[in-house]
Amino acid sequence: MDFNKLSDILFPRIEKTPADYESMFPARGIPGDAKVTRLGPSPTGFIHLGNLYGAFVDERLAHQSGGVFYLRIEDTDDKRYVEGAVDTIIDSLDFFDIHFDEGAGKDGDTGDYGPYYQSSRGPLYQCFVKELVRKGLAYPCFMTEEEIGEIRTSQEAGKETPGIYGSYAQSRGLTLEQVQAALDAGKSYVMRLRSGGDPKDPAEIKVEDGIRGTLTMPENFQDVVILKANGIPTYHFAHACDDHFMRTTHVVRGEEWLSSLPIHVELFEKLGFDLPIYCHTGVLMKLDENGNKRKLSKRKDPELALDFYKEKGYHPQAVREYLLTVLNSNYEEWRTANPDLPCEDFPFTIEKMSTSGALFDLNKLNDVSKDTLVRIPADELAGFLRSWAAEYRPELSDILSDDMLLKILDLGRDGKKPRKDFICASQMFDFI
RNA sequence: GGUCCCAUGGUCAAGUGGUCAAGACGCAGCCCUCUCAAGGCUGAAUCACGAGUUCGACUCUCGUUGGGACUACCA
Repeated sequence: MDFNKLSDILFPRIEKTPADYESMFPARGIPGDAKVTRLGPSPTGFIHLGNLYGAFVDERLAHQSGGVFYLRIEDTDDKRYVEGAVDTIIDSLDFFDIHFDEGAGKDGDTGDYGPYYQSSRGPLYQCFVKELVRKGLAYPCFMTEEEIGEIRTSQEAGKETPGIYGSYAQSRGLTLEQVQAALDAGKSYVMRLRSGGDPKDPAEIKVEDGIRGTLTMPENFQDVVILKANGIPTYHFAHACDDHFMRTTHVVRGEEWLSSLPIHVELFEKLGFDLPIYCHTGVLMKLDENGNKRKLSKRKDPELALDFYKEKGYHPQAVREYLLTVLNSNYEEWRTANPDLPCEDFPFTIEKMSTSGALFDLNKLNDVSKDTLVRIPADELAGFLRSWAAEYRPELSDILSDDMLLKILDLGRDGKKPRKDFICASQMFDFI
């Protein structure tokens, strides 16, 4: 098989070489210990507490080290796009005082490592798929959905690992002529990785996780899809290319990604990229009706939506403080010792992060909130209340004068033992 | 089913072979107080289970159980 020829047949329009991209996106000119992190939401417009949790880690890691925190929109699934989602994401995080240094923005991209929408990075992805094909590490797969489905059912019946690998990867051995014929016939196809893993006896791989330490897993042996039939890359492939060329140093993501880590390891290796440092966080949990922990779900748990806190009128700073107590167990101790320092001064470390899913605790949030609000000057708080009321209780905002608001807020706040009545704006106004 | 992750009170957790097993939230009681919110004091409550290693295991190893994630041309 002439892989060079195959790659030209498949990607005739790709002119750039990997080396071109390497020089287009050189290493960032930042100090050696500075961290580059990113938030990579899919543009569904739904941003939840888990996103904020992760974003907070990213933001702290980058800004604490003098690095860069950027926003990349992972819109490789065209079915999911929701209009205006990017603005929502930026605004929501902005409300909680999390700001991006570069990446997708409300008025277009900023930064030298773009474009920051995966949907605009097609040529780059294709260049690297082409390169893999040239090296015999990727191939077009013409199997139909039905064929794959049949293989799966037979695999399940035979208690084998489902998937396309080894001898099940029927398109692996296609000749150039067969590929050409299938192409001429207008058959739809995906691009698959030709995995080097051994399905019968997968080798053990070890990855150092920033939070969890050494992870041991079996190597990948699946010929995973890297380019879908529509030419758009899968998350796995886009992740490898993007985080390499955007020079991400730390990839913070939820533990649900743990099981696809072997795929990423093989992809980075085959592409010749250095692996970033992965930081797999625990997932926020909740106690269900039966007393079991379960992942917060956006349908059943209103407190998962960021808007929940906004509507309730929790001060963003309170939510930040709460998240920090969940994020780093030694934060509360630090806060007690340094009641007046901004929380940015806290030396956040990934090593101190919990590996198991933390349970969301509204009681704790309320308590943290009381303490936080007491530290915020009355006039600032009045401004917060006013803008909150304007949005959620317009009928009230006329009744209260600034003067009155200030007086109410100032009640008993002085002295060594300030009053701590207030938790959130809605509660305050209910009271009034 | 397979693979991987996780396991200290109701919750968040400290702890890395020898501790009376921190601390915080919540809960109960008492004190302070005109009332409430705070604050102070006190209390109930935890190492999932079973083997092993060891003079000694919450800590190390192996099993078991339980919970979770993944197992897509979704991220």
